[in-house]
Formats: sequence, C-alpha cells, structure tokens
Amino acid sequence: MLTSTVENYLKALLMLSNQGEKRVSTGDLAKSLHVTPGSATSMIKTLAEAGLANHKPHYGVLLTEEGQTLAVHVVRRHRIIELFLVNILEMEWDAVHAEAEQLEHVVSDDVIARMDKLLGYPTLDPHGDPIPSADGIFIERPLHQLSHCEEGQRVKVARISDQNSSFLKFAESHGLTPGATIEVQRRNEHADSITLQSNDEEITLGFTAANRIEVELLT
Amino acid sequence: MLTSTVENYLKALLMLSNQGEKRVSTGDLAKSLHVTPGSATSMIKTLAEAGLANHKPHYGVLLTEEGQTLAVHVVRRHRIIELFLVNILEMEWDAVHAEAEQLEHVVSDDVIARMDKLLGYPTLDPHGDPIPSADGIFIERPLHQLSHCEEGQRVKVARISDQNSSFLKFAESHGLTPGATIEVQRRNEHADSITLQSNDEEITLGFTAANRIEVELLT
DNA sequence: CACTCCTTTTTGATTAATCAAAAATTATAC
DNA sequence: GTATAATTTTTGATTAATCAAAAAGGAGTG
Repeated sequence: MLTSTVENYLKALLMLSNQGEKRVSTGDLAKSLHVTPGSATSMIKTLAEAGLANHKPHYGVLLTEEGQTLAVHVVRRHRIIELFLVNILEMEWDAVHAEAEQLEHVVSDDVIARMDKLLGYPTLDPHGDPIPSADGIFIERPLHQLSHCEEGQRVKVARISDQNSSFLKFAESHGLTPGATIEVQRRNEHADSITLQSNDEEITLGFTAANRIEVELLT
Repeated sequence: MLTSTVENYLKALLMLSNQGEKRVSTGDLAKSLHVTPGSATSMIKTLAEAGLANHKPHYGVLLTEEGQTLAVHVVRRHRIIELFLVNILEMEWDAVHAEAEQLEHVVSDDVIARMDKLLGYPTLDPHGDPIPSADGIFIERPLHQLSHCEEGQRVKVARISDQNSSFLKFAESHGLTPGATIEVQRRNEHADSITLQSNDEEITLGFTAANRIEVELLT
C-alpha cells in the first residue's frame, strides 16, 4: 500500500504536469505541497526508485504510466467522495475539499464503488470537475480563465480553482457556480477589473479573483 | 490532533480495562495491538507524558479521564461508521470492521454528526454493540455467552462475535439477530450441544457456535 | 569565458513508530 | 530463600517524512 504522502505527491504531479504533458520542476512541486524543495527532491527520488516517476536531475519529473494510473485513481476517489458528501450527507459544496483530502487515502475501492452506484455513476464532482472512470480514463475539459475572456464573450462557469471556502461562498452568492452561464460585459486593463452579467446582476471582479474562475467558452 | 496510532492505543486500553475498571498489563496491550512489548512500553510512556494515561512501572496502565473521553469518541466514530456502511452503503456485516478501523481516524465530527442524523440517531451498531453518545456516555451491557446459559433461561441476543459472514447469514436465517428473544430448551454436555427455541422454531447448536453468540440474561 | 543568481540537490538532524535483543524487575517453584 | 521463569523496560537500529542550511549545478549577461 502507498502512504498518504506518496499519493499526495502523485496527485500533485498529475495536476502540475497537465496530465503528463509537461515536466514538473522540483520547486513547483514543493510549492504546491507546502514543503521545502529538499523534501520534494527526496520524495522524487523515492518515487523514481519505485518506478512511479522518471527523474532527470536539474531538469524535471514526470509520472510513469504506472504512477499516472495511481494518481488518476486518487483523483477519482477524491471527487466521488466530494460529491457523496454534498449529495448524500448534504454538506456545503465549499466545505468538502478538506474532508475528501483525508478520506481519499483510506476509503477502499469497494466503498468507492458503492458510493459511485448510490450517486448514479456521476461524471462531474460538485466543483464541475470530471470524475475519472474506474478504468482510469480522465479527460479534463479545455478550460479558460475568466480573466482572459474578451468583452461580449458568453461563458459557462466550469470550476472555481480556489479551495478557500470564503471565496467559494462569495462566488456562490453571486450565482458563480459550476454550470451557470454568464457574459463578460466590460474589461478594463487599467482598472484591473472585469464586469460580468450573472443572472440579472452585474458584478465587477479584480483580475486576481477572475483568475480563480475557470470557464468553458460558449459560441 | 492525535495520530491514528495513539487513537488505537487509547481504544485498546479502554476495551482491555473494561471501561477503566482494571489496570492493563503491557503484555496484554501489546498482544491486542500486535506489537512487541517494547513498542507498547514506549507508547505508554508517550501517553503518560501527554496526560492520557497513568502508568506505574511493572504494575499496569489506566486511562486518565481525558484519555477515556478521547477513547470513547473513537469508539463512537467506529460504530457509527460501521452502521453507516451497512445501512446506507449496504455492505456486508463482515466487511465493515476493517473499513471502519481506517475511517474512524480521519472522519470529522461534522461528518459523524451527519451520518448519525441520517441513521436516525441509532443506539446500536450492526453487531448489537451500543454507540456511545456524542457527550461521551458509554455503557456496555453485561453480556454472557449463550453456550454457558442454563436450561430454561430466557435471553436476548446481544451480539454475534464472529467475523465470518456465512455464520452471520446462518444466524440471521434462524432469527438469531441482535434484539431477538430466545429460550434455552436443553443443553447436553456430552453431545456438546445446546437447543434453543427461536420464534416457533427449535435449533440445536454446537458449543463452538453457541460461543459466538453473546446474550443478555432475562429474568 | 567568467560572474552572478536562482534552482536543485545533498547533508545532517529531528520526530513518530516500530523491532530485536539485552538488562532489569517481579513472580513462581521447590 | 535462592534459583528459575516470565514479564517489563531499556537500548540501539531502522523507516518514512520532514526541515534548515550548505554545496553543487545551470542559465543569462556582459
């Protein structure tokens, strides 16, 4: 069995590499897991020895096929658990991340399969992220940052890439939840702001906030 | 936060001490957790330093008030999780123990409260063991083995202490489920058997099987 | 090429949990 | 009451994960 720590490194590598597309630097990995670069280096070595990652010193890391499969399964567990907590235990969608972060390392495959069934074999988690299938198929949608959208662009909110629950609550209270359709009214580079039409409300966000909202473009 | 290991030691101490009634030996503690005596000694020292247990060397250990409260909460989490796995996720009776053993250390109080609510604030787990209340009240019933009961004794089935699910299924099919009232008709030491009246059926069990059925005596 | 500067790796220490085996202590036997 | 047995504690080592700080490596600029 893999330790929780190893699973967290695998998951971080999967995300940072954009599903194995590009190499990950030690520094980025360390930052994303809130550890020192030295810790990351030593874990990278461990992963490489276990055949879960390939490492070329001073160049970067990438998951092997095997490492990637394991990482995808951790993501699957995480997302099914999140949806379970929201749909069955009626938790707030912005509160479930931390809980799922713990549970994903201990819940058995049997329990995951039963949750999956009880939920009706869902394909999206509460943040709008796709749930990898049991056989490891994992397709992230091509998403764009709201902050980069043109004026007049109509978009569908796909996910809020921030795990801070106060930001999630703020977003929710203005109709910025996964699935919602909004339109970019104006953008102002000098004012560092973007104005949106959400339902019948107009909201203005700074680029930093708009950065955290990922969207699908609508034609 | 306590580590899983510490929680397991606390739980074992609670059980072995019969809810704090008698001192626990290092050897018994080690045996029940499948560790060496040396490991147990060193953890006992850690618990004592943290104020969770009192230790007199070469004599025995006992939980402090604080240690006992924490241990009872671990038991509560374990039993609610077991019932949740059986009632909501429809798992088999014999599979839930190992799963709950893992989950009890990571599930938040919020999730436990929601499971508790969803289950309708139950008082017994799937084995018939009482679930300690949220404020830490924990009363184990004084149980007896069915195999030791006298002829004519009326008893209430309390728990089936067996990990084999085929035995549970057999017991269930003859009305031997927690809460059921039965009467001992005959016992035969030579034949190594005990005959019971369960509902309108008469069943004869060997002592080994009857050993696994724990009961409450009725007057 | 040489000199910074930034990143990565290495080194040495620390913590929690464990084990094997030696030493100390208590209990039992005759 | 001493010898033997059993239990408990101590000691020293090991593993996984971490950090701080030192050393090494690579990239860019002139």
